[in-house]
Amino acid sequence: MATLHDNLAGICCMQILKDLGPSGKGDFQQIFSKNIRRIGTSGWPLADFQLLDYDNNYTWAFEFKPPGQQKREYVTGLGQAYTYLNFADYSALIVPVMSNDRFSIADYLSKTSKLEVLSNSPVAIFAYDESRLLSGDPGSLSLIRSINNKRSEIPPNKKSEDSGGVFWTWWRDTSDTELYRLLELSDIHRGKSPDIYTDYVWPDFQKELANGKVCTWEGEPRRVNSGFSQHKQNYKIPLFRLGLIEQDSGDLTEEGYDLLKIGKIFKPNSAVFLDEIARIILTRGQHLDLIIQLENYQNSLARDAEELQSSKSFFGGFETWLDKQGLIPQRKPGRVTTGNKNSFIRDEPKLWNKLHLTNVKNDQYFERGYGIKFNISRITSLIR
DNA sequence: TCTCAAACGATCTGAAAATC
DNA sequence: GATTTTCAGATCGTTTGAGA
Repeated sequence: MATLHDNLAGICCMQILKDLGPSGKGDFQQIFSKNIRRIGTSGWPLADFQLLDYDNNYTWAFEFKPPGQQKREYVTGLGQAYTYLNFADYSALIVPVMSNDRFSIADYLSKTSKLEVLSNSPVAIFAYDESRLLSGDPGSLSLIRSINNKRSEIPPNKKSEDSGGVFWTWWRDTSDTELYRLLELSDIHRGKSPDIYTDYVWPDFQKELANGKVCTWEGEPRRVNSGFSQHKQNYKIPLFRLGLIEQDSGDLTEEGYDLLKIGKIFKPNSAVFLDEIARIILTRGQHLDLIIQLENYQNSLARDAEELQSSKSFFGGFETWLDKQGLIPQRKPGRVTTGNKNSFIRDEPKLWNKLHLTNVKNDQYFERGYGIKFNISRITSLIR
């Protein structure tokens, strides 16, 4: 059975960041600086992960293909990598050395991309050996086609938010029933205007919020008296980061409609609906990647480590860990971090708790001397 | 001025410690 | 032993910075 740590795309991302980092060998350097970090992805086409070179302001979008597929799957991947050039400055494809019929697919794709008509395209190709990758062999990933020239054109759809944002789906308070209601409203108002979220969905939802008609995770009416414009954003961000609505129009996507359907059939507070939310957050929302990092972090600590003595130092230490590996964006200059949650991680543990992804003792997910105990069997069954 | 993505600031809760 | 106090941890409403 697959384990959490079989997240090969995440492992590749780590290897690339490590190689490009201050202590890396720089085999994957090409035109990039060492000041490079992982950032978030959203919209369509959707890359598996994305890096940002802060010194050059280059974005670099990656398509990862798992092992054991037919040749055509990998050929498709090369096409996907090309489409990423619409929003990212550079892109890359990561494929296994061989397809399932023992054909040297990586070599074939590399040769294809070096054809004269394609030779200047800013697309890199990496090849990996699955078993060596899983065993943590640093030489398991190799760059077989590199980006040698700077691209002069700015991608037509280069997004401003690419200059920041965590790689996992950002989340605030949105509860299961609130998520359902937002999906329902997006369906009701589908296509009514170019931005139905602003024109219909949010105004309706805000009214319900003000009248105490929407509930928190605990089923209590939510009390919001001001700051509606900020809440407008905080409710919207997870919806489009998870690909449930279109960021621009607010219309439901196919995935959003599928989730709504499950909520309609089984009820918004049902286990089935909750499981589906959890699955989407883990996979599309890339919280699985984050949980794996958290596991790596807490496993690296000694039982009596300072970081394991309080939840505050635990999450502070986790942020330092992510930062060291380039897995979180640069902190915004000028912002102080004196709040009681001085970390990029704020509501994520609560969210995992509500989705029953953690094993909770006495209502507490943080366990002194250990960290967070995840419900691994539930997570593996959700991601199938 | 609006949007996105935080950071700030405060309350609530329950268990442990202190006090009676 | 019972009651009160304290405080860490969990929760979430509010405000802010940066960029378009």
